[in-house]
Amino acid sequence: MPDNEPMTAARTSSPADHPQPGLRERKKTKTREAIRAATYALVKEQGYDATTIDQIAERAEVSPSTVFRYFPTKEDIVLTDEQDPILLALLRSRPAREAVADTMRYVMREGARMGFDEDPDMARLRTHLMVQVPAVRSRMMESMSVLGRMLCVAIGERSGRDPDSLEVRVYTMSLLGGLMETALYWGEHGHEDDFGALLDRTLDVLEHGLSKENT
Amino acid sequence: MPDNEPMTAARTSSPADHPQPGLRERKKTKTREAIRAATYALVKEQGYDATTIDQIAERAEVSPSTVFRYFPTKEDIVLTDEQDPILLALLRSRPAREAVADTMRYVMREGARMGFDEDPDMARLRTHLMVQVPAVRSRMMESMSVLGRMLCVAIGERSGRDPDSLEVRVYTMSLLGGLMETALYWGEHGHEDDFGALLDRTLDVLEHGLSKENT
DNA sequence: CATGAAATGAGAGTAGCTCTCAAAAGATGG
DNA sequence: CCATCTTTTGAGAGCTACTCTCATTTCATG
Repeated sequence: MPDNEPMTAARTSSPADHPQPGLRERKKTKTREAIRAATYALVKEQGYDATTIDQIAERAEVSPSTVFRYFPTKEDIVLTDEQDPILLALLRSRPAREAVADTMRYVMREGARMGFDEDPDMARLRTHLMVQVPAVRSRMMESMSVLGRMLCVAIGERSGRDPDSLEVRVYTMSLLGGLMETALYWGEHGHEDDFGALLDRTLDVLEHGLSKENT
Repeated sequence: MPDNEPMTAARTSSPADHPQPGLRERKKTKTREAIRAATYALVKEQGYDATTIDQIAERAEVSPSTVFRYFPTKEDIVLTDEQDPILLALLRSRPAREAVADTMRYVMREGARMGFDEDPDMARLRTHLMVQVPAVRSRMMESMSVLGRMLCVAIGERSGRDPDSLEVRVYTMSLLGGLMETALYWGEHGHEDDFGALLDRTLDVLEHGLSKENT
């Protein structure tokens, strides 16, 4: 088993956050990224459906079992990228008395921008797959509703309502439903629009309904 | 290559609606219902995941192949029930100059009432499975977004906008997202609330945001 | 009743995903 | 450096949803 990556012996006295990962942790990270990279490449070459777990395992130089140890489903390899905590952090970074709608506008725009800046190719691939592959879209919606549950808590706090009330839940999920559709729209139109601008139009519709300017 | 709906030469001089079905058609309907009934019973006995296609086939007295000929996926056995055309018909039954929000309120309430009256047990089982089984929920969301595409056309007509515009699509999907959440809420709370009342509260939130009354 | 068309059953095959178990590799203490 | 304990891995068997093919049965029709 050749170790091709130079071992960065980060042995500088580490600040509490990174308690000196240890070889095991570092290898896990590498494996995870190898699987993702392999999937990314194969999907670009052959398409999503034509890419099997066995192929991914082979290219990532791990066993198929290992792939499933790192990702619960095939869709997750493409989608997972702990964005939920980031969004929550953004949300909590806003003053509590700000109007909920304004907060969401900021959070969504900023979250999207961060996600895109970090890896534009990946962001495009994801929305592309969301458009093309039903299974990926479904998985995305599922993880969206998980995010929704967390948003409910935050929004409940801010609006002084029960996070489990129908009102908060409906508000949250309709928001996320609209955002989902925005992402799909962006993907369907070849990522030509400025996503931030789309988000603004989306939030206008969510706030004011279909009243003002039109198509 | 037998595709979706086999065109059976309904050649009896027939009044367009019920052309005297013919034995073949009657058998097909019976098989379809047998499969659904078997699934319904088995799921109630054992739960959704524990119920396999083979069991369903056995109880319905057909071969497993036949089950897949009638339903594309296991989830569809539980979910499918051409409600889309009904909703569309309801929608078109409303005067074109009615406010979109009012139209939707009527359509959704009436659609839900019809679906529930027709088979209350089935309606409850469905929402219950939506809550419990991720795969069913996913499938439901998919069919919801198909409905969304159709609603976009209708809403586009009514609001004088391009049905493919971001605005119409976002409006439609956020509406459906809210409705979806309402159904989940209803199911999670043991179907104790009056669904129509929940729908009203949902549409209030969708129209006015989180502003007025609270939990 | 003979002929054509459609529905069915049987069976093989694929792929995602789970589970188990033994081998390999990192961590740890002497 | 070695022994031991723990975590990670690989190999492989197994399950199930789902697809495809082909021969057989069943209905429709002249």
